[in-house]
Amino acid sequence: MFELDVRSRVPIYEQLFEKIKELIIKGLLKEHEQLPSVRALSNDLTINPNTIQKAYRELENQGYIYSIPGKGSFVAPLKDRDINKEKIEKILEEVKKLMLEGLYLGMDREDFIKVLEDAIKIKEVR
Amino acid sequence: MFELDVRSRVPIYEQLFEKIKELIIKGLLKEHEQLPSVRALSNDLTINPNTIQKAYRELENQGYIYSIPGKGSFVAPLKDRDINKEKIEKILEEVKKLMLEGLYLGMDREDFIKVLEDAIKIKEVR
DNA sequence: ATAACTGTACTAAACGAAATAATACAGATA
DNA sequence: TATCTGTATTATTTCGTTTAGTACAGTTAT
Repeated sequence: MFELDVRSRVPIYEQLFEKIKELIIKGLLKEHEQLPSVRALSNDLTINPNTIQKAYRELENQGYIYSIPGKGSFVAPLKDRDINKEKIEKILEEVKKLMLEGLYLGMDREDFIKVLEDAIKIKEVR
Repeated sequence: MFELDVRSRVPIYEQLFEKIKELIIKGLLKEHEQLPSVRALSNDLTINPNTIQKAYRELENQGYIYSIPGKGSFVAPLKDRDINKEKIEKILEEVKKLMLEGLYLGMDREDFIKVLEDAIKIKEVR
């Protein structure tokens, strides 16, 4: 279900966090849809349960999923999520930094417009 | 000269690498301009010389600076730099991911257009 | 020439985050 | 009742980061 690089500099739990977050953002995981259990995913990925749980805990902390002991973990509805200015500010800052680097490397306005349209299109679909 | 967070999850040498790269990209450090020496920066930042050197080595590996033993380290001219497709692909991918996340959090097309214009403006100035 | 600067290299040790391993407890479910 | 679920805790291992200490060679100014 997920492709993780255990040799990466990026911690496994963080890779998993990002992958799941991405699926939720892209709408490939619907609201209230159940995620694989900690142990099931641990078996699938051959990764320690604690590591899986750490990713899930982080997803829950940031409002992407909710967990019910005894039942499972589920995708949180959007309205429950912590949408704050700081998060958006961070995204804007990061995008700007990447754009500067891209422009520096020879990319132009149109290149970024294209990606933007692309992202918008992906969002529309879901 | 630089503000680094020694408690950050991001390694110091990487923070330093990013800061200097940013100054070069923004044109605040001109071509062939001399960087602070490894030892001077080590004193300023109260950080081990080896850590500074690691950042400089990485900057040199990626073509942002060049070093002359006995003389110092200098900003590399743009044409000498390693501008490859992979780097641009990575930027595009990362920007797209951030845009998707932003759109998901309620941002819209115009928000990103603004950042783009902003980045272009910064580039023009240099 | 000499002192003080530059980059670079190397080894050893300390530190800390990440990951694993092994249990355990409580709630839900078939 | 057996088996699933999330959650918690402790100990241990592993590995990248950082520090410390030392050294060598080239450059520069006094």
